[in-house]
Amino acid sequence: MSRYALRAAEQKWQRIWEERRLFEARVDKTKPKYFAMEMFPYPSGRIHMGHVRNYTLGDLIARYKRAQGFNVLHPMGWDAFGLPAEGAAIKRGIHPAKWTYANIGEMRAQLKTMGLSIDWSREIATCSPEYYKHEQAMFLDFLEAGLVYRKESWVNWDPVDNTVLANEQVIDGKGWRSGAPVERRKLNQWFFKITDYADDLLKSLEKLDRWPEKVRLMQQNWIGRSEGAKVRFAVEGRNEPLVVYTTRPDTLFGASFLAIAPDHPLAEELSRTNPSLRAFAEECKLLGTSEEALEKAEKKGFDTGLKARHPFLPDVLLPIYVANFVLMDYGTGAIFGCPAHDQRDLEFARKYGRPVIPVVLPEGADPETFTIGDEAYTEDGRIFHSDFLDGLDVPTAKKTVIDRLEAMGVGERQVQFRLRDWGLSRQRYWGCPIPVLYAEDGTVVPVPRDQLPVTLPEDVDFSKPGNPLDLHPSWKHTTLPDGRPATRETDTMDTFVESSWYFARYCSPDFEDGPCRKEEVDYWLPVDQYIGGVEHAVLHLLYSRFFTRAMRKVGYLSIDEPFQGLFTQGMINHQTFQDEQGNWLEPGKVRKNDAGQWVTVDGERPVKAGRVEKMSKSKLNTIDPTDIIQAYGADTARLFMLSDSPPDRDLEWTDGGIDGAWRYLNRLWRLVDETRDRLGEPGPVPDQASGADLELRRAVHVTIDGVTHAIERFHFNKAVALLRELHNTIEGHLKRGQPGPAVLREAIETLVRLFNPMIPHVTEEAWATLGHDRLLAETDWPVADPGLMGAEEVTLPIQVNGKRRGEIRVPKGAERAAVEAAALAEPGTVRAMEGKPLKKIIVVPDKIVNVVV
RNA sequence: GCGGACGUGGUGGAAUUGGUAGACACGCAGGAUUUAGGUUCCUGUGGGGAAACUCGUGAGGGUUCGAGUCCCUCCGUCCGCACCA
Repeated sequence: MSRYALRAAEQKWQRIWEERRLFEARVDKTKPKYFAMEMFPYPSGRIHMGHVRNYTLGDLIARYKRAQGFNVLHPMGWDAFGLPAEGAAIKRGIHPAKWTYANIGEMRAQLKTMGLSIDWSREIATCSPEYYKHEQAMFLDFLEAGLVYRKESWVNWDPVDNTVLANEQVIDGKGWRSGAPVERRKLNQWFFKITDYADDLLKSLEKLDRWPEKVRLMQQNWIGRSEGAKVRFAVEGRNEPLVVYTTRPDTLFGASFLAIAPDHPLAEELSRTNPSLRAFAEECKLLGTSEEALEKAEKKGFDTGLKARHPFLPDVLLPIYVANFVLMDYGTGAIFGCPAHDQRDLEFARKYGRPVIPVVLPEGADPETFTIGDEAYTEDGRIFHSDFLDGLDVPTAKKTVIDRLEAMGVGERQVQFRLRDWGLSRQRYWGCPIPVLYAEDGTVVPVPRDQLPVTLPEDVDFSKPGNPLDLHPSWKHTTLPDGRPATRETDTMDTFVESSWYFARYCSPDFEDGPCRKEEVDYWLPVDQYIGGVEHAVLHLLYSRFFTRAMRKVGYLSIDEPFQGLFTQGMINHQTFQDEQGNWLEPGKVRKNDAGQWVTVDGERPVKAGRVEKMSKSKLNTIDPTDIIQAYGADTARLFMLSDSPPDRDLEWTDGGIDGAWRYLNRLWRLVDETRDRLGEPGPVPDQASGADLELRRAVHVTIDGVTHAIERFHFNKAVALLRELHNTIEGHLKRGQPGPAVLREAIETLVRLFNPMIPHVTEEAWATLGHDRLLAETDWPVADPGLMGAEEVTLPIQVNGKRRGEIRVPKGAERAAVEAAALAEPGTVRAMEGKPLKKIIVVPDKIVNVVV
């Protein structure tokens, strides 16, 4: 008996697959294509368990589809720009490029030990000029197409590091690195005009029926379409009206004040001559934008002294406040307050003594006595106290009032989106340079195409705070095509830009004259199956959808959507441990003692076993995949990833689980090894099987069908369970008798073939052992014989009044009358009926019989 | 606050359209092999009961011959969004 020598075998097969260039893809119009893609990793230096899960899932799909005859594209690359590289430069004095490429080298080697069916010839790194030069060219294309613009906007500014921070880098109002309170500043920033596609991005979500409902919903909320109206209020003593946006024009008769944002142009104008208003506005800016701050913040306002005239009630003058809860970047930055039907307005009105006029009457309430307490009434009802709207329901009133506003010329219907344009400027070094120049008068001049790419200078100093590109002595100084002096844009692009189009670059990774070859993207795109973490549900996936539209507009792509199918995997969790002082402990530093208590390995000190949480370096509850692959091999790690937990749910890493997977691989190998001599030669299975052999054949074909369906539905844990069940069945047959060689061969080979996409190395080894010259990776997926899909006889449970009382065995598809007779004759049925008269008998063919008495 | 998902043995989880709840594993218990541990193999394993039976899918109600699955109410856990007018 030979023991399966796993490490050597894994390396051997990986080498053979690579030598035969098995996974290198090329356009072949005679075959159906399948583009399987996982989210590419950030080259941090080491792969983690999340990667192992992600790429195991993707590889299963890729190998399965290949076996089914698809021309599969399964590429890999590196999301290689980003802040950690600059962090390493600051901390350890390594140049970001050097650090990044070293990490890529290490991680590639680690990934290769997983035995993934990846076309490595298409590998891309987004930090390479070969990649980002096309991004710069596209930026210029978008600029020409009106999809990029520059404007002044508010940003989170870290005054110590002298840089803009993304919202997620602001923690409790302070910079994540410097700890300094973040300021709001106005800066000139570049924007992608994603809002041009707001409606399309929203509507097209419906067509993405192979996306998780959850992700579509998150995008829907993010885009945040609302229907309402713009209303122009005449302001006393001013020519310009104040324009407000509202989704509740039906409550216009309940208006008791107007409010504008602290940074509304009107507020800024008034501030110039009103120091106390200016002080109030400054205070609002300091408030910060964190959720917590907003939650606790009181509704505050400042009376401007201005009055606006109600459009329908010429005698009513509404005071105009500057209020801290009104946002400049949503709608028009101005609202009308209807305290009776909006909670914020109610709180504000109570504080400043504004009237609360209910205009929507709840069903069944008395109009004479209905009043508003501490809670605004935001539900449906009948309009009252509202002149021409009285008696209407809310939707009708909205329509009616907007029609009237439009007729009067003081307002119109307006669709509003929460989605804002995508600000792409980052004051950082390690990103794609934005290819524009500024003349001395500030005019924007695109970098001429023949001067692309604009590359990053290599001699940079990271010791000073701020943007290294801006601080560089010479880089930014250049000349315009006409020779006049100019400066370069020193901001680089948000790293989400690179990941917004890499799926297209995978189709033509070596193409020099553009981001992609049309014929290749037209063949491969869209991606048939995209797999990754749900944390990218909104930003990355929405940006990619925008880029697809933008690239289509400028002529690179013909598709509507980049990702036909999306699957979001769950996280990998692990138990956490802490010592008595509350310090986190690594899993390897604790064990269970004889009494079943957790103690430290050295010293037997007590350990507090904490919650099962996402693996994270801060809690020290990580397991390094390379250690696992070293000890158990890639197949074991892959099998563990696929067993037990459904792939979209969180997976708890346990030693027991990895052991179980390891033991099963050996068991599978033993089955092949111990039976190899009694299988006969490879060849077709004779049709005349009977008795136990026929039963085994049926089990095999039922399994083929079940596993195929389970894989199609991403129920990989179910597929593993079905295969282990088949394994148990085969061993049962071996124990009880001697299956015919051809039948046994069919059973074992099928088991091996169906397992191949999950555990490719051991199955490839088994396949060779079973006498095949052709690689299993090149062998077709088994097809179930419909004639062998079910048993000839079925066991029918007999229920009496819905309770199971016995069972009968009948031929499949037996006649109803015969089944009824057999069921009623069954002793258990007779006993349970206790001689009571039969009222009804329900027979579900081949499923169940229910006797009602 | 708004939106969504999920609650099944000691544990992870199965259960096409409403049709034998607990597949497949982990763990545990007993046994065989082994110097021992581990590995491997066999048997058992939702609760109660000696058994016939009976109870059982977060709680309560409903629809149905039949409900983990459908409907209503409630509780709990997790996730996303949030002064968005």
